[in-house]
Amino acid sequence: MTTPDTTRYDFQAIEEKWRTHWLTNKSFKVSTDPGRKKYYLLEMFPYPSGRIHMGHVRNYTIGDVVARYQRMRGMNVIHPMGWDAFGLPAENAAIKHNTHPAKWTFENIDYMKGQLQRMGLSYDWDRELATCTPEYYRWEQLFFTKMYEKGLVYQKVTTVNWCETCQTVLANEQVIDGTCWRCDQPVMPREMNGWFFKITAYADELLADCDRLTGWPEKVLTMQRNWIGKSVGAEINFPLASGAGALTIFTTRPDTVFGATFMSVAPEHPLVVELSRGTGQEAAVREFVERTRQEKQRRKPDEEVEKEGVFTGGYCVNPFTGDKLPVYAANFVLMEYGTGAVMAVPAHDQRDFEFARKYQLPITVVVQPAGEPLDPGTMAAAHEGSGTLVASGSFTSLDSQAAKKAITDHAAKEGFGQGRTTYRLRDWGISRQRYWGAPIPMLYCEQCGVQPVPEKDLPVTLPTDVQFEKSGKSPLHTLESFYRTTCPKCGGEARRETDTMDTFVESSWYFARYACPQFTDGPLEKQAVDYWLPVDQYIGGVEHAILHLLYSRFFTKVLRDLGYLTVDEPFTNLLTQGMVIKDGSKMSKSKGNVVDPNELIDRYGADTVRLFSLFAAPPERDLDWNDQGVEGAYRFLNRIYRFVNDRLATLHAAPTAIPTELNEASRSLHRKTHQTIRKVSGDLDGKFHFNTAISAVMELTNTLFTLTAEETKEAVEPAVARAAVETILILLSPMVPHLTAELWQRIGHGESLDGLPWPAFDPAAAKEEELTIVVQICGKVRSRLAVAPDTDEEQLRALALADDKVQKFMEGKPARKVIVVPNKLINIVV
RNA sequence: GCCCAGGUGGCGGAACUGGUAGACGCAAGGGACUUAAAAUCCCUCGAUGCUUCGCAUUGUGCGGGUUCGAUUCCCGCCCUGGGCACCA
Repeated sequence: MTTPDTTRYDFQAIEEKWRTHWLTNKSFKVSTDPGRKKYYLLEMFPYPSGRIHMGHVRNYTIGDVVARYQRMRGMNVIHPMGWDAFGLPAENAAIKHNTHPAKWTFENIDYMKGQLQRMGLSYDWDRELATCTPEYYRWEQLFFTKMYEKGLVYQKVTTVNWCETCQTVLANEQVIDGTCWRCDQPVMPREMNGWFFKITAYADELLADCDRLTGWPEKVLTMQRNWIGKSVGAEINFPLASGAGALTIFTTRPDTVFGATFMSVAPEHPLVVELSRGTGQEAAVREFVERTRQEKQRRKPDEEVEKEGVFTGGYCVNPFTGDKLPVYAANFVLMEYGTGAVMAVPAHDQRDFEFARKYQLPITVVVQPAGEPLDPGTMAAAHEGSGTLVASGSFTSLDSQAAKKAITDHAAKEGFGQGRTTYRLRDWGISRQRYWGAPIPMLYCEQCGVQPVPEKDLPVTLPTDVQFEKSGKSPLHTLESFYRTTCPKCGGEARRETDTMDTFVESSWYFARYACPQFTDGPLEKQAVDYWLPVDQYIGGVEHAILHLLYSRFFTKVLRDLGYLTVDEPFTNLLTQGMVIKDGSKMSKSKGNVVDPNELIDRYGADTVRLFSLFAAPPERDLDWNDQGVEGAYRFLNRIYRFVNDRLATLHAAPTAIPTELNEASRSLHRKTHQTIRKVSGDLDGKFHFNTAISAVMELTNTLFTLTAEETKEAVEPAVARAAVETILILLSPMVPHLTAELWQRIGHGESLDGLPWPAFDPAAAKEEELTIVVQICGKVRSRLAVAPDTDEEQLRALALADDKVQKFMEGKPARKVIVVPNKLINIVV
């Protein structure tokens, strides 16, 4: 594997030389420079799990090409890298191997940093940060207390998602199909006290600004819009038939209120028990509530459940009609959404329709679509569309759109309702019952209640002298030296919060800290963040479509409102790259199809690995890893190496100026050179078509080989050959940085390839001398003509009609119509 | 069920705003070099047919349509991947 092979280039020596060169010269260090145009390129930072995997290789290679390309385009490129260093795996590893999470984490960072450097990635390492250091999380704690002051952080006891395996709570976004995003184990509901970020306060803005994110994939925006789930409607109070109080419902269809024939409430609804009292339904209701609660726990994530309910024994009154409506507890009504109660309009809601049929409840049509009148007795399904109102009192004959507003206004005027918008989005629960995270900077005083830790006392440092339990229970909960403290207000005894923050909090603002990672006077240095933000291009996996990307958008808006940032959105353009798969499925240890980047780099070098991961598939698609394909990429680089290295003297001696008079072979190569610059520039400029860009360079290389082969009759002008070689090196340099830098130097350049500007192409040189025009007869290709570019239509028509093959296929029939597309084709219809 | 992507040779993938389908690479086959192998270089490579050095027919998931011309646009369907799924 590592045996010296004289027929292959020595990538090991070359890559080490340039890696060292870039690191010792800090070639990619940047600073704030208002005189220059900035470009912020960011890839999602990794969790230091131990080693780099192929997904990282792909992600960071793509990013590096863009960074290097933009640098060559003259931009002041910030390209930082750091570590998402808090998280459960560190804690679990620590428990298992009897070490400390910090030790484990920093060792992993060390190793992985070495791996990234081996790949030749052009980071400004001076901006490196690790989120588990107090220098980082102290600012996060400051944000927390500032948000608390603004009412954007609050505490509540609620039903949360508990992961038994991870021994902690998860936010809604972190529950995927009913299972934990991290360990795939089922999540259980549990009543708990916890801290919440009021992301719902930004729901409207987060939704509205989706329209401004034109540089994001539509797919991701759709997912975010769905997740936020805005519904505009009304809240209406239905007074209880007996006793005081009312049942408040939320509906998006106030226009159907006259068609309500019963009410449905969630089994957990606080009024359920009260309604049944003294009606003889108590036992039935109790039994139903208990049974649905248990079923809910047992239920599989995507299981379809039959609609079921029980009459509570109570009634309420429709404020519009005065009708007495029975109240049912129903298993499909969610306590967490809206008000936990709905008015049931079976004629116009499919769920209510099914429920009504099952329990023989009346169906009243109040929205009539154009055409056949609806018959409640024979309807097969609810009519959920719009129409004209019928049997709706004074609102009859309005169309449903107008009726929505009229009915809502009426309810508001009469004082039993109002317009309301609800969201599917829930507040972000950030309390984690584990150790390896940023401590929540709050404390509890018997006298003064809940208190934020004052700014002067920050950071609340995570203690390191801790013992871990096998159970995974956080040692902080029982560490007296940590939780015992004094109240900043009264000086009395107080207890610290022992939960830590969700690690998604750290990744919600790291991109801003990169602008000023060493700044100590505050979290963000105004001048630096104002210059560098927003991120111009963000690159990462689509699995964060909601999670990290939504949280980051929220945090950006919060930090803006706290006065730290001036931007509304963190990431202007987003590229979501596909997975790296092997043999048709995701790489996994159990499948035994894992490819280790280290082995690949040992065997072929970083340049080859980079080249193949760019060449094998377009970035947003899944990449099927193929060992033979890697060989192909390696062969290509060897071909270039050999060509240049075998002709060093000639290339060295070649003049740089292209002579004005060139023979055919030289013109041909010169033309191909400029066509390639045109093609590659087009493919890289905001498009990320790395695979076709590489193809184009391969074509140029093939042309160069063919035209300079010994047996050719015409010698290529040395200046032209040299220009072709240099073009190949320059165009390839963002993708294959080590080898191109080396060869550039060997052909006699003093200055480094890194600082070189991207080449411009000469349109005149790129222009073809001769074009092939296809001649079709009735749409079928029958002949080809070689003509000069821009030959006019008349001439093309004449040439085509005079062509031997064309004459043959026309069989003497007259041309009915001749379509001429200049520089492309001629189609003759007979 | 609903909403997005996507379906092109043996494989990964090209094809600009409708204009030569299959660039580039991989695999395969044949040849050159070599004592031999590796490496390298050259040639062939969608399918079918024929009177086989060339030509014809056919071909981009399936069925229609628009057009002089459709992988590309429109309608209907099938399959694969992803997301959402009682959200009132």
